[in-house]
Amino acid sequence: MGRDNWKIIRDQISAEISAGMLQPGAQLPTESQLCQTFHAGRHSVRRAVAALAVEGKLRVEQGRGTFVQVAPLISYHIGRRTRFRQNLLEQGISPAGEQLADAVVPASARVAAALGLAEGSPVHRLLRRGLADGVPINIGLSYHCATRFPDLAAQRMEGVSVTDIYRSHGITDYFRKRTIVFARRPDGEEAGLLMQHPDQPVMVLQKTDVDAAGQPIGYSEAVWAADRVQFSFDSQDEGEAAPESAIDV
Amino acid sequence: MGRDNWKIIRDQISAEISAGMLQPGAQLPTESQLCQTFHAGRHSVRRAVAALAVEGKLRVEQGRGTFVQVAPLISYHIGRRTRFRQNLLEQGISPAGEQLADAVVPASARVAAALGLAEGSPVHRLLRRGLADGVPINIGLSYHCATRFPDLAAQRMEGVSVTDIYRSHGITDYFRKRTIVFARRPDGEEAGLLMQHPDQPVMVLQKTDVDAAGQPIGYSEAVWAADRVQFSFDSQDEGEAAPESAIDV
DNA sequence: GAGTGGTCTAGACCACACG
DNA sequence: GTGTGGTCTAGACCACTCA
Repeated sequence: MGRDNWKIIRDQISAEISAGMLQPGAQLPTESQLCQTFHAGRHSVRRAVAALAVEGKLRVEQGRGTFVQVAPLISYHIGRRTRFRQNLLEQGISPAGEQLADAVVPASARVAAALGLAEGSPVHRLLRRGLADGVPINIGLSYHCATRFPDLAAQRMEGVSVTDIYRSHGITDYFRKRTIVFARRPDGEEAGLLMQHPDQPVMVLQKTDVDAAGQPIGYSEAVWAADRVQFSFDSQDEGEAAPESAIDV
Repeated sequence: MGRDNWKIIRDQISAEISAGMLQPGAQLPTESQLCQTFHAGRHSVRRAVAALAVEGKLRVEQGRGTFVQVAPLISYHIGRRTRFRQNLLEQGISPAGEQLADAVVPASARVAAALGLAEGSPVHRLLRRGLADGVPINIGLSYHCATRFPDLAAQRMEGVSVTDIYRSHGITDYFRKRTIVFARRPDGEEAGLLMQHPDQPVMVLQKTDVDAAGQPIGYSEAVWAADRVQFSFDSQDEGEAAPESAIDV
């Protein structure tokens, strides 16, 4: 066929999904069948399918087949009193979390710096996965001083919230100090846990929690499925000046 | 050769870049030569090169060759008094901006809503590109009421800052109201303007500027090269509660 | 074992850059 | 024109899933 044939195939399949001819969860024809349908080589068909898988419209499972992906979009607000559960409940989405792993490890240089501890100090490292309506949306690695919060891992495992654990240690209030955001491609494990295509980007959010005195008490890095969430940040109105450039954001 | 051959080729080239055997800006051997070097088919070589191009380590130019990419990383802080120029200067990076296009257009529903205007009202639409040390880092589309700021496009073209234009219209102070962040894959034009691989993700930042009375005066959407920048957001300390979950961010 | 997707080679032709 | 990367077909074999 002509050139850029795989783009034609991609757009055709994409259009059928948009038009509802291919319902979410439905299985696509096999590659052989698609080759015949589009009078194309397998290479072109596979390229088109791969592109749509990256966009999150298709999900390819080796040995089983290719399926139309269901992709919910969540709006996650970060500002005053940000809470995972509440954020999702407000959108009619059911939140859940599961602890995948926990260990006490010596603090790396970065973690030690974030928590204001000496490098090598024992810290809890918790790996958790967050779900929205049963669909994975983030993977979080969090770090807390193991001396200060000895039972944190066990309590979190039992479903005790971070806020309650803090409170039981005399911390009645705490703040998100700063959030760093960037995007990258996930590694294989991250893509697997998020059940997304390895070529679909993820957003990484790093933050430090501090107590009322400004002392760091927790640090976490979370990886979010970029096609399932968008973040909003409120800026304080008081005393802020705005950017001088229109390309500023 | 064996299976997953293309990953071996990818890792080998990646290692040579990390080890400095392939200097930034250097041209890679041609695909034919790489095929011989690795005793592989062209398909495997192309796949390895494509993967590295997506990671930003290589830059492929049709008809010219494949080159080792130089990728600077910028940290862009968003908070009080965020300014494009100052943000970059503080990191020893030279900022620049260029106006790619400007027009007065009827406000779309979304723009009208953001600016508090009636749909179809005339608004300036400015397309600008921001550069850091001569490397494109963002593309911004900004919208302002054309009735309120009749000469905005011309003034911006001459290098007058947004802050100064606001000031000449009696707006002495203004604020970033909210910033929405998400990541996606760029379209072809965006990838071209950012001089990045189409499979490399971009981050989209949407924001509205409001005056001291809370009235919207400007709206912009900017697309950033995700591998060249990371963002940080400060949360206000006053009266904020922190998330209840460790997977929270 | 049958069917699915995953990877690989071989070879052809096209589009673009540059002298 | 020559050399580069871009796309395509054809065919083979491997890995995974499931009956």
